[in-house]
Amino acid sequence: MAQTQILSRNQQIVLDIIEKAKGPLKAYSILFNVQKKGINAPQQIYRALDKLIKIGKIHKIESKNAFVACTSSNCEISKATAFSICEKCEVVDEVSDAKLSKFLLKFNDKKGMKFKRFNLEFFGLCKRCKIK
Amino acid sequence: MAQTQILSRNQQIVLDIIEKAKGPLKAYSILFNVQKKGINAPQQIYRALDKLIKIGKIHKIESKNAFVACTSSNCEISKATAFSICEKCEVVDEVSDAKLSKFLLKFNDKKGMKFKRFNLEFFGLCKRCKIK
DNA sequence: TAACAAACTGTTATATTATAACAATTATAA
DNA sequence: TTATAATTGTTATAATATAACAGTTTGTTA
Repeated sequence: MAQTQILSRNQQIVLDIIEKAKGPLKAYSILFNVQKKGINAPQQIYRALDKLIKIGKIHKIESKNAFVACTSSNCEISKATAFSICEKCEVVDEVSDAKLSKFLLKFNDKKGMKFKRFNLEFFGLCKRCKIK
Repeated sequence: MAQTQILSRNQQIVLDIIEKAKGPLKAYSILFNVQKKGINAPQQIYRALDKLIKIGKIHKIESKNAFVACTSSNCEISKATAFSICEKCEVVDEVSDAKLSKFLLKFNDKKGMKFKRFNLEFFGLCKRCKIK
């Protein structure tokens, strides 16, 4: 059983904000939102983000330099992350597909590299934007 | 037949440097390397990079904010990019695998999103670093 | 070939994202 | 208890990227 990770104060504050958000949040936007709680410096945000990523509570959307809460219960250690990103409205969803993860985690490089982890970002138009 | 794209002076200079490099290059490292050629400002680099990405000559490694030359002849328009990244020596290779691209390009989201493009980054240890 | 549009250039300034370095405090474990 | 790891707070700065403006070159087409 995965034990519930005990987070420090700053880590919990940052996680709460990311979990409440409807989309990916940028580090400095998180910062502006927590200044009333006494967090004043980027370092404090980045340290919390680093930890939250490490324990799989959040993920970084690399193409956007933004952070989302993990919505896939089984990535305590995120070695297989995939996201869909709408190029129009910028909505981001975590893609959680067993077949996809399996396929990619067992994928073998021709160069003899052993993969431990992957991150996949799909781009396109979401259902809503496709119609418009 | 894909016509050979005619590049502007700055675009060619930037492409040459990236093609000669052994690994991913960062924008400012490119800048320092081309100052002797009269390119002085970040904008000039980023504009060239944008164009080169657009026409598929180079790719951005999102997790590293760095740029590599395309080594897969058939991504004039890069809608399917995959890379392997060694977490130790940081060597990056483009993964060119028809089965992989096919699988991912036809992958269907449960949310009804139409994917046009993806970028995949694998992390692990390369052959050399695995041994050590 | 004139004349218009598109793409590119150069430049200055500034915005955005992220880390370094140092000192103090709190939590964990031996 | 003591020491060690993790976290905090803080100031400063590094690294990455874009905005905005003005001029030039290239390509298109009338």
